[in-house]
Amino acid sequence: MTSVRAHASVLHLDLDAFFAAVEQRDKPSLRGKPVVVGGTGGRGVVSTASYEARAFGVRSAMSTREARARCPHAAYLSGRFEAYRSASAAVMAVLRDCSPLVEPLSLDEAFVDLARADLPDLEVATVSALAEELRARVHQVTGGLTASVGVASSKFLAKIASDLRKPDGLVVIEPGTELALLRPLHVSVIPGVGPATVERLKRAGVHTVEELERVSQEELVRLVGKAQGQGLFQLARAEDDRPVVADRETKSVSVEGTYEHDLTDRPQMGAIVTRQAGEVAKRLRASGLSGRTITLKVRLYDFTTLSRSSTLPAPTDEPATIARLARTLLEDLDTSGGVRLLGVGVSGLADWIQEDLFATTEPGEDATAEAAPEAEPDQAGARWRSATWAPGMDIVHAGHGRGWVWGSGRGVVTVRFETAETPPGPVRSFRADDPDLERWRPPSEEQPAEQ
DNA sequence: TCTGGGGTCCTAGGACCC
DNA sequence: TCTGGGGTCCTAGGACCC
Repeated sequence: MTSVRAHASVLHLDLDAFFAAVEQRDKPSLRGKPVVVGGTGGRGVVSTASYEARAFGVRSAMSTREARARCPHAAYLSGRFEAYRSASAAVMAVLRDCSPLVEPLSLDEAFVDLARADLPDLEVATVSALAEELRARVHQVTGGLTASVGVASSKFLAKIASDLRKPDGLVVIEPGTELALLRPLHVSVIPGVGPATVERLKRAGVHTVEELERVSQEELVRLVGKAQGQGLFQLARAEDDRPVVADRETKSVSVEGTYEHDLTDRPQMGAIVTRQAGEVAKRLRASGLSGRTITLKVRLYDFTTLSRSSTLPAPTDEPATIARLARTLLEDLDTSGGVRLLGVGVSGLADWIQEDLFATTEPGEDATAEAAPEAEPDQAGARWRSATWAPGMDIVHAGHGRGWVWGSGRGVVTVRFETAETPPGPVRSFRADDPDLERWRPPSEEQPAEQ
């Protein structure tokens, strides 16, 4: 049985019209005027509209074409992400100064667990004062940006609360009053309930949370699927015990682009995919990541969106490997008629990085092979180095020492050799059924060594 | 000339394994 | 003589979020 906390100890902070507000801060002539940040080309969409632009009906995700029709005199800007990242970092630092448990959701949004803050108690008056102080500090460190804050007994309600008095507002939901507040609201206030779900619920006669609460769990699962149905059943009752989680791990890295005119030239598409693969690889390396699954995304002229993926036996961050695979996936697609979007992504990420495969080639082996060959299922002997050490890993033995199993699963076992006398050696990966690996099984009484 | 870019999570079917 | 059943991995697509 899930429930909520006894106190309003989850805080949600949302910066108001963030990108547009940063632009207005940095360019005083834009203050008080409609500002639209987003794609400025013929196929662009609005990322953020200032409140002045919203007054003309400009909204996020609207095509820039339509925004220009509604508000021709607005300033249309393509965005300066370095400035946004920097302002965001300052805000997150303020939040982390308040509690060690901060979960950023995006550049402009985060949850803070106030149960981990240094507070005498978690009474409404206490958390309200803290929230106002946070809002003031955010205003100060960002040079004048405003934030809306919600505080409640769960993530769900804190997020709803921060939306209630936008912009520049604070709402603290007193424990015990959650359902009364929730019941009259439209179901679309529930995070995860978008247009498709609203439509399905509408067909079932459900518009408000109160009406949602009257639907059985079985019926909800039938309407919207298992996971979402069970989730909605609980949220309709204000039941939500999801914890605030700091440092969520990246699951995928991708680069995509929509082109002003549909692409029809296959060599040109190949060149674009190659460049995108390079950008993905660069970002993987910058984060110390590598991944096994390469995905190509193609949006056709008619907006039909296709994806094709392929999974390697071992992770890579090699631009040539990612590019070759992505181009191969592209070859199998019919792109006659034109392509409006191309994208390359890598998922199935591991926190270890592929070394140059032949950098430590054994004597007698061919070290002149071209760099970054495509990974093969029998890639025993590939060298790996690890970005992080995870304790509790099995010890394995090898002829020249012992090591730890760094990663295993998906048919590949990764081993790092290390002895008492030598510094950590290279990390090697083997197929899980490699007989060489089998003879390195640890004696059962062996205890994990010190790091 | 409707409809971005970067993500997360879920579903469903098939392969494969025990 | 009609056909296990569960678990994991992979692929493709879709909903959703900011």
